Amino acid sequence: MNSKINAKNSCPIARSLDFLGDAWSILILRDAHAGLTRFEQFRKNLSIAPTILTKRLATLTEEGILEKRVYSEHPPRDEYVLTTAGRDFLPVLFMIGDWGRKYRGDGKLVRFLDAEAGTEIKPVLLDEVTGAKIGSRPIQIIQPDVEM
Amino acid sequence: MNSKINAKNSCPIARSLDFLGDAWSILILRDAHAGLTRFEQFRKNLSIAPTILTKRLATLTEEGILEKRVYSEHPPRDEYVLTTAGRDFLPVLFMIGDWGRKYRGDGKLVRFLDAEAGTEIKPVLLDEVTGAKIGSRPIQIIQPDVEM
DNA sequence: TAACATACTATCAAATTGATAGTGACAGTT
DNA sequence: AACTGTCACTATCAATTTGATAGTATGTTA
Repeated sequence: MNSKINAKNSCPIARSLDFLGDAWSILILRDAHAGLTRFEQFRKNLSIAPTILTKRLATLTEEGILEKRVYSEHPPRDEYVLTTAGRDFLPVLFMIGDWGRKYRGDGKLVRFLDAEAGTEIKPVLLDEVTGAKIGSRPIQIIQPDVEM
Repeated sequence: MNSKINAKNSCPIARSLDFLGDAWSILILRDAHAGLTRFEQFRKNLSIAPTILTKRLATLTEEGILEKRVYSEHPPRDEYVLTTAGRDFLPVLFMIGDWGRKYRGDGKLVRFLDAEAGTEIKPVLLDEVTGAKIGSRPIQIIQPDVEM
């Protein structure tokens, strides 16, 4: 899909897709949350072509999800760290992972534990207002103007 | 990214990306959750080329997220409805939307209300075990074997 | 001086995308 | 019977994107 095409859409999902609609970007964000920061770390871990990695890192940086930071002046070396927006992407990753565990979960999978409690994390998405699980009650969609 | 390449990855996020790593697929799922079922509905609402729509619907159907159903024998007409796996994708859409609302939320946006309570839905992702918000406590990642 | 490390860029074939036009099966209208 | 319309697509093909491979720039270490 043409990038930046969703930026003015009234749907918040569509707006996120300008960078999200790409598998590499999501995997880069996953790795960034796992602590990777450097070009070579991402490249090796993902087996991604450097041309593609360069482009994805640039987009994620422009979009304010990663931040380029110099970690060595001599030799000149940069790394990529998550911004607040990037860190706030974690719940999306968890939901994607949760879906994958349920419906693509054959074989051995990585597990995510609460480091303090030592228990496996079981994500549940609630509506803070009603306290109900999202999906358990009917939803009403309200358009800002008249168009869908 | 080459499709089906993540199917055997030990990461549940990577596994989901075989169909998720594409903006059109996510928008189709969004529309399916909003009640759209027919080829022409998706095509018009998304302004997507029919060639692409055909391919995306086929993939989502193969992946078990949508189901093709005949809704008219004469004339022969098919529609696409969400499977259980497709319906369970709703929390992912909500998290993506929530992120978009926070970080791409300039201007008028669609709103999602709890139809019974009439209140705007505020999604929160909790760990069911500890009750803590996901992202508020350190996470431990455990690999099934040795590889990352 | 040679090897190594890191973060890339250049090149280019192959695959994918997506715009446009058309098709097949039928229904309804004149 | 002949048109017009609807719907779910397929055919074609130019343009864009992907991604594999090789190379570069800037340094450090042996």
